[in-house]
Amino acid sequence: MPEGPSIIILKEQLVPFKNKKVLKAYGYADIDFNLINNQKITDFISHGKHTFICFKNYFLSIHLMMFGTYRINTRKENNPVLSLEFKTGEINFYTSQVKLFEGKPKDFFSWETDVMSEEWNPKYVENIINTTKDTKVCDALLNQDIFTGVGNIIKNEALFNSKIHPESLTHSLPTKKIKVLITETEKYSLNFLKWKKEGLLSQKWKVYEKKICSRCNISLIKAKLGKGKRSTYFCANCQILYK
DNA sequence: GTGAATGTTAACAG
DNA sequence: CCTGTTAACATTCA
Repeated sequence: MPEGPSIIILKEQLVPFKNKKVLKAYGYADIDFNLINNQKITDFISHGKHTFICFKNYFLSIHLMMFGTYRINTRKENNPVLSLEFKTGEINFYTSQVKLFEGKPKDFFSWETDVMSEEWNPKYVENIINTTKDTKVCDALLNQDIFTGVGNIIKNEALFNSKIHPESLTHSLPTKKIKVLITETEKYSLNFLKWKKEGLLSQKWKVYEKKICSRCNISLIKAKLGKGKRSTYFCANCQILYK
């Protein structure tokens, strides 16, 4: 269940554990739990689809991948990949990718490409897109080095709202259209967060998992497009192909 | 039972 | 060596 905005919600739920000491850390993650035990959490930081749990000298990176889940102060039947027990409660992650880094997140990552970050820099992203070649827009959107945190739902909805065909080539898009794409991606990501919190996310979809175009009333196309062959929904009539 | 799903990367083939 | 494709990981639901 990940995509940048969902990870923001996760981070907000973790906040009560900030400055709390981990009494016991365990799970099937391939990390040295001794480095975490009895350490105080200094911060929780989101970076696209990653959540960083920070300690003084180390930080954990959690990625929910496609099927990851978590529970706060409750448990699931399955074995957790990472469980952190505190005096005041517990955090449990399941089927996620967990890594341990030495140092600070800032030493490894930057936030200019992260739509959900305060450091989000649309101009910077525009410059990156201008350097791409032989790249389909649907792939550019899922490229975490260009749009950190954007996933398949945001991709489909942002393309529909931008009226751009997913197989358009980035270097064929007029500058104006690139700006529209970036703005619409930002706008939809913020709405994703808002609607998910309100429980309205799936009702608000205009193309994702839809059959009919809400603008033209014709049938939408569903195809596995791009490098990752991800499900892509689009209207062949109102989403223009730039090639 | 089958296939697909908000994801990514290692391994493999050519 | 580079590039594109496939497999792998692991879960839940229709």
